[in-house]
Amino acid sequence: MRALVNLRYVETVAREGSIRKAADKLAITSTALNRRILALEEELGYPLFERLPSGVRLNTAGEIFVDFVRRQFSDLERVKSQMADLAGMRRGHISVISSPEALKYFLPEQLALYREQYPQVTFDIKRAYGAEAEAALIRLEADIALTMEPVQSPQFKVMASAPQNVHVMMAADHPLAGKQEMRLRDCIGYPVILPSPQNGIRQLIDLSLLMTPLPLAVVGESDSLDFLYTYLKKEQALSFQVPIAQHRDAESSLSSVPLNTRDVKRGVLHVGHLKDRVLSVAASKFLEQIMTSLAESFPDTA
Amino acid sequence: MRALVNLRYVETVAREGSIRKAADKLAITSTALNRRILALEEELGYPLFERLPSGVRLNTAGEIFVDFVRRQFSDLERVKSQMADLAGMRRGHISVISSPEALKYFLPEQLALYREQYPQVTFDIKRAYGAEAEAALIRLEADIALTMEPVQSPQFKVMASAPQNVHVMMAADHPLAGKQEMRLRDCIGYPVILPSPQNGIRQLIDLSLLMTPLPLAVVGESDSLDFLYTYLKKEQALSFQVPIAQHRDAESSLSSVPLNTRDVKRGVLHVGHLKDRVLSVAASKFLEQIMTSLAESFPDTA
DNA sequence: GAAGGTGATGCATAATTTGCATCACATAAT
DNA sequence: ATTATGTGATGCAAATTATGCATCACCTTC
Repeated sequence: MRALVNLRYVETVAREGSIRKAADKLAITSTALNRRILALEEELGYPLFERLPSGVRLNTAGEIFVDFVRRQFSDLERVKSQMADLAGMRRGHISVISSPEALKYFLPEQLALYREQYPQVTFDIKRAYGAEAEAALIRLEADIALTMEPVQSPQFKVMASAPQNVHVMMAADHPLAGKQEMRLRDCIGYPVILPSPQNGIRQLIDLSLLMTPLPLAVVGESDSLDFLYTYLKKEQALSFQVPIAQHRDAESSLSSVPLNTRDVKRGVLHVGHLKDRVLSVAASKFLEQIMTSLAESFPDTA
Repeated sequence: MRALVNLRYVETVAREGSIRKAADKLAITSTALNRRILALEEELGYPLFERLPSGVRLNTAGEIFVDFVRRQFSDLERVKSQMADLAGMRRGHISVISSPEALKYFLPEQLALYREQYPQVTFDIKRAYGAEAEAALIRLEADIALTMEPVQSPQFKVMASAPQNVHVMMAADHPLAGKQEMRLRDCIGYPVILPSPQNGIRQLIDLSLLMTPLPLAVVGESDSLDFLYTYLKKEQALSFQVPIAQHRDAESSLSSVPLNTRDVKRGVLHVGHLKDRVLSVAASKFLEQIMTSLAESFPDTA
């Protein structure tokens, strides 16, 4: 890149330890290179190199400066790759950060659906909870975030919000299976497995228990839906989950019953991106598809 | 910096939205600027701007690129300050964005104090409210932010928080002057001037009035402390302010009485910088001084 | 003390950048 | 409709800047 050629020159000289050697490597004369270095030092107001009889060596200021230069080039690489990604929408890259609930079934399905249409688009799917996911958006580490409840950062632009009733999960042959609705107190007497504390659902349940304490027999907690779902089949235990994290097909050996919303507030799955940020074509098409799918699956989506 | 002049040009064009306007600002001809932009786009392989009849606008690639450029310049400032510091030259530049409360007396005093020690350091002081100030930090338009209450962005790293009781302001010869403490209802019957709605203090008062409505005789609102203070001397009116925005010297013709905190919650002045961002030497020294001064003036500071 | 390395510099030349004039186009006012 | 005014793009000559050669001054090694 021409605009940064001087910086590249400095970096090369620092690496080679000699202006003449660096000039060879850069295919210019040592004169030209020398003068560029001198001009840069002049401009900065500080020398960057110590002149030794055997060549040059960075001084402390130079160390700082070259460190800066290297970071810039690394950043530039990232930027160029981002621009390449969005040059053609059929060859883009989408980075999503999502809470675990949407990761299990929803996002894989959405991905597969999207890639039917745009097989050249690559994905990067990260997992994170609420504020963490928003922070990743702000750090530009993700294009799109799916997160359960509260939206904390004004930088997070919510494009769709799908309310999610909290369900009690259980094996299909559990005594409670098949009920139309449950109260939280109906869970008393059965072993209960909770999601991890960072989890949005867990926070809703904690909030509920804080208001009206109940003697739930909590036997453990887990962050893994896979573990949870398998465990429920082994022991006649209960857990909690939102619809988006549940199997669609009816022949599942798990059953779920919605909790009365007076007991546990509804969670909300928010989908959005960083405010003031124009998404790549690929990402914005994907976001559009997600919004459509959410609206179809969850009519309450706003 | 000459080596990065092209980047500066791009940034200016992006900000001005027009090549010709940017050229004016940069004191070069539009021809030259236009060609540099074209050359840069050619080199990158992607256009950065959309050409509109009314000027130019960044496209997606351009957004990414300009974001990169701004980061570059912010980093460069830090690097230059570090180099100046180790050269023993106390040079540097500090950019502060602050809510109006701290702008009137606190920051000018702090600046003067700082420049006694480091007269070579230059300043740039901007004014903005809460979320706006945080946004400026994130856009790298400021190093340090002082803002009244709520910290919204997880990107804003709070380094010190000084609680600020809301005071009622009045002329020194006002009947209420000299009281030890007031209730909000004591203001009934006097003309009241409120700060503007974006103002943190105003929001505390609005919150309070929302809970327990009072028939305050609001005759106007103003965003200007200068106007407010002068007006209070002309008419026997009341206004509200926090201590940091008040005169230190006793001979002021204005008086202030703290409100009972049961009526109006204490505001908090937060001082901090962008998370994950290394401050320049000059800025970090200034921040340190501010933190010390706050702790001295307001013992509750955390 | 000579040989081979280093960076710095004067000067003429080469390469690049700039500014003027002008074009093509779109919008807004008449 | 028509004009006036704004925009960015471009050909060409002038101005500016960077380059390369030759050479210097210096240091280390042989």
